[in-house]
Amino acid sequence: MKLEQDSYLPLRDVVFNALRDAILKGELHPGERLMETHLADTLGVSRTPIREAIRMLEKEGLALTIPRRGAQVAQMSEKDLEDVLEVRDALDALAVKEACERITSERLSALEVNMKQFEKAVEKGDIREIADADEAFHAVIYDAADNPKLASIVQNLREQMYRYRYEYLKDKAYHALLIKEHKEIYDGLKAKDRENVKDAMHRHLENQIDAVRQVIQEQSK
Amino acid sequence: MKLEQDSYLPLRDVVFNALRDAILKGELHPGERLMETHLADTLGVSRTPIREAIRMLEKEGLALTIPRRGAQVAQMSEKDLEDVLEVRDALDALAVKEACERITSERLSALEVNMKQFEKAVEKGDIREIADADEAFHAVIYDAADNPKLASIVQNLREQMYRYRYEYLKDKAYHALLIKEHKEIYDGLKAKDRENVKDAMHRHLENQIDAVRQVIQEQSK
DNA sequence: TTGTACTAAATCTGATACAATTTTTTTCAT
DNA sequence: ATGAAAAAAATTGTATCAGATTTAGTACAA
Repeated sequence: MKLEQDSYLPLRDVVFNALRDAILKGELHPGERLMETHLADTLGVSRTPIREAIRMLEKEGLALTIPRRGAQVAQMSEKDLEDVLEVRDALDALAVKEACERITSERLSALEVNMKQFEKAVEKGDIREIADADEAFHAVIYDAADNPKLASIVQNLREQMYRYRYEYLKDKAYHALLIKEHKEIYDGLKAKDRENVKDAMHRHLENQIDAVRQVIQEQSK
Repeated sequence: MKLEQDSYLPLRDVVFNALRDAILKGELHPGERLMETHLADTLGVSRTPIREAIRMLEKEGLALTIPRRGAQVAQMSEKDLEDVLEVRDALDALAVKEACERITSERLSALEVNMKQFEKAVEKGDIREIADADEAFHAVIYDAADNPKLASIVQNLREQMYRYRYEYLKDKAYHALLIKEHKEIYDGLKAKDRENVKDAMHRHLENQIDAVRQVIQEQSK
């Protein structure tokens, strides 16, 4: 017997997911207007769920509404990026510290599997797959930290740069480095060497900064 | 000539602020239902702004909605509290580090003023005023860190415990300790002694944990 | 008493129509 | 061209309606 779990999702959530994906994939560009009636027509729903979805995007930092002028896809300045990365750096350090203490052998195996999948995705050159594998790899670490609040905050911070990260993942020059860094993080976690993992994670993040910064500078031209 | 700034606020924001305040002050209790029609009648607005406000509360972690069953004020377990505090501890450390590097003499003066106001509020014994003064004191530090993203995340984390903190601020036994801790933080920032401030801030947070934990255990009985 | 089936009420969800207000665009006269 | 007036578009908010689901209540049988 199988119960039909969660076959239902409120339209506001469907709309929210659709818009978030569109923003993160870059289909909706920063600054682009999010007009209620237009979105309602496009997505084939009424304005009610659209408006609720926009409020949620707002709180996630993916949209910005100016009263009486409507919502638009959030811009991200270089300063914003640096701010986000600074916070992520601190939270990654925390996550890694906790993960070192708590990670199980099962999770370590999962991490290894994800690491391999990342390498395979890189070989194939499928950007989408690379991005997903990277997400999965890091998700295991956040889960291992056993702090859902931390995980959700970091997830949100990651999402904020997702748009730009996607661009730089296209550049194959970084791929080998990423594989090497994941290996270092994995080895460190396996050895439960807190300081080493923290440093590896920090370098992993640092290396993204310049790359993403370039993307932003390109786009603002 | 004075410009009439922000004389207009969308009703959804008015409702959001009203509900958030009610939750943070404890007027709406954890688990209490947030019924659209009832709130609409009570606040004298239609359901549309209510629903948008509920979506915002949801994303702030102050409300929880179960599809087809409506929203309720978010509960907070002891584990949730510990998770939040763990994250705050890490972000406070970051904020303090940045603040040490960047704080100006003007901000230091502001901090001193806020510290004195806190002491005055304690003398008066006005809980509301004590809470506000505490907020203001810490806000100066987050502002000094010059990272709005960090500030907004920490602000949100603070809000999540606001309800419980309010209860423990009522206990005068802690007042002297709080004043002492604020002094230590202030002195450390003035001396730009990063490690000392970090430790002081950490102790400041640690001391809240047990107190707030007690409140939660009381409430869950 | 206990458990099940049915019914009714309450509520959420979503759509639609409408009005008021503000912003944006267009038009037109200078 | 410039600027003011008019028109159009869009946001915001209200009100109302219908459908679906949960919850509560009731009746009934074991």
